[in-house]
Amino acid sequence: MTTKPPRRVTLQDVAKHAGVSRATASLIVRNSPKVADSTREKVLQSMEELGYVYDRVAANLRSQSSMTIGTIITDVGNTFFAQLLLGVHQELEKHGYTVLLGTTYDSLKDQNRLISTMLENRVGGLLLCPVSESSSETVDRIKQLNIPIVLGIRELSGLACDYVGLDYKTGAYTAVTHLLGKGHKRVAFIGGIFESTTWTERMIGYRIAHEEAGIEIDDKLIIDSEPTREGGLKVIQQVMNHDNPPTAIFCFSDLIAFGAIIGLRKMGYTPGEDIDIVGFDNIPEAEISYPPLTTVSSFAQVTGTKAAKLLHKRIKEPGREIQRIIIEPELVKRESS
Amino acid sequence: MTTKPPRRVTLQDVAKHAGVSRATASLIVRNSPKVADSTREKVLQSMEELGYVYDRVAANLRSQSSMTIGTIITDVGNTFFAQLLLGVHQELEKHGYTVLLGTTYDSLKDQNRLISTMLENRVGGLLLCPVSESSSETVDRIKQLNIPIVLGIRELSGLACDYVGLDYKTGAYTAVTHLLGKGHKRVAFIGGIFESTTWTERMIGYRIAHEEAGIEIDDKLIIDSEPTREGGLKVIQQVMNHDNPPTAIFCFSDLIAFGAIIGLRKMGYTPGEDIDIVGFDNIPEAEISYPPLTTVSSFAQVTGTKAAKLLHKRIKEPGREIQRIIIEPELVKRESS
DNA sequence: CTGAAAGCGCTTACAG
DNA sequence: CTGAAAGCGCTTACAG
Repeated sequence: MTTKPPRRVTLQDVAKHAGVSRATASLIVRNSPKVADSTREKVLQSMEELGYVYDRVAANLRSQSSMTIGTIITDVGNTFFAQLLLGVHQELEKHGYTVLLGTTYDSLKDQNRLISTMLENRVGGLLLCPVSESSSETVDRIKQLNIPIVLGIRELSGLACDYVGLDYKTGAYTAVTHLLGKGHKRVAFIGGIFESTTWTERMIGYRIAHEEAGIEIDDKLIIDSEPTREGGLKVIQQVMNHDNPPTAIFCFSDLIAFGAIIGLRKMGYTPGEDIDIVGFDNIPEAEISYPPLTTVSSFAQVTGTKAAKLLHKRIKEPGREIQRIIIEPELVKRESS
Repeated sequence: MTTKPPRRVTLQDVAKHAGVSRATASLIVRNSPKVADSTREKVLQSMEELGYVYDRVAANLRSQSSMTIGTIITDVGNTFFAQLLLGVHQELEKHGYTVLLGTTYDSLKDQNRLISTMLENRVGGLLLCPVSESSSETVDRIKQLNIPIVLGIRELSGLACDYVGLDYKTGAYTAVTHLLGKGHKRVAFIGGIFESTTWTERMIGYRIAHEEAGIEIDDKLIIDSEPTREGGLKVIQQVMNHDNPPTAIFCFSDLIAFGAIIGLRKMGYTPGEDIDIVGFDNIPEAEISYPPLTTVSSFAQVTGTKAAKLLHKRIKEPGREIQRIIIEPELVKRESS
């Protein structure tokens, strides 16, 4: 049944075949310039003939290095994170890293498990989009082991750590100011999770916009939910059943906005005409939705790219100063408001 | 500057601290039942105290095994693949694998490079969605090294290899029959790349549907393109400028359909009223697009799950028969036709 | 359960 | 450039 698989071809085999020492062969796989071209040719030829495959794992073990990067995000099925991952991936590949992927679905337990797995796999660095309930202990563990880490999207308070994220406050401020500027007096803020900093920050922007416009906030127009389309669908119905319903909606994310749009239609409203809406993220779907969604762009892919660049720098230069990169959001006006 | 990082805590250290042999400690990290509970407790306690992190890489090197799986897809930014990856990822995690991610953007060169990287990283198995120009040699290389592989989405002709894909022919047949059944005589087939089997299969379904309905095909209504929204936008304009334009459009994918919808509006048509449209894939965006897209569901996530299951089986039982899993698509009727 | 030894495939350091 | 040796952190096999 099991014809024993042929033994793996080793660098030793290649060296013998090419008539050189193992040390020389090792120099060649590592692209060292200290080898005569003629020797190099001969050895490469032998590798070809024998079907040699470099064993990066063994090499990393010996040299105590690693070219794999752990990337932990919330959900690949969420376009926002898919775009972010895209940015991370493209940037890291440029530098020859390969990425080990993990998804938490915002569960702390999963996050801890994933971090352990990544560490056990000797990642050379970690890119973490922390779950909402993360405490700084999560990351302390990693820092103690001296492995380079950068945080994305969500910052952990009181933690000296590289970070790439968005200016959520300004994003929310811009969105809400846009709605107030259209004459709305009752602007709801729906979706997202109260406890998370990404929600709190938006809330601050929402508040400042109201203060500047001299409009009172009705706390009943602020309802949180799971950060999904289903969450948006549920919460829009709650808020519209208010005695004195809002005339415009600021949504925590585009996903929430899509749920809200579906909900509004169900209730007989025409989103974008009866009720103005603005989303957050500007995921690709926002452009083709009906009505096309006015939203705050959070540049997911760029965020990913910058986070990857930062991690690369941190790996190359562990002693460098902690850096925080805050991306400025932009309002993209379309037809929903 | 560089305070030398503290030496990694090894199993040896743990054993010494707990007063047991290294062999015993090794049994414990591997969850062997052959250890007395009291000993286990003592050792786990020591690990905790010392901050021990299991080195899976070293373990795999010694035991010649691997718990990482390479997954190579075309594009994470494309929701179809993101959904597929989601399925793969969830299933593999269940069995304790971690996934190494690669994206080809349909470039053969990138695919070859990625495969090399995966092999060098000693993956325990490979899940490959081959680029359109793949030849069977690509995969032969992997099979020779005896590493388990399963193909997804696109099958390579003349290759004995596990495969999970869709019945594209039936999918196209169902879609086109739906349009012909609504009385259309001129149904275009736009987008996708001629050379790829995923296109050819759809073409067969398109043809059979026409034959059964007794309607002649006008070859000028068949135009290919890049499989992107931009591709769809370009090609819809070409086909609508025909002397005798189509009254309905069968699109290679939802992405193409979204491009087509935008293009039709630009030209003054009302998609779903003047011109009927059906897409392919049923990505999440299809539901919220305007008009909501009638499309053929290709169950991306399920495909991913099945492919992952198949790979797991292949790894556990290398001698088992080659298996092909063909998923039956379903027409999802919405408002675009 | 222990203890000592060998080995996975590589890199490193060193004398020539 | 070569050659012989040691070591990365683990598992394996074996005698006790």
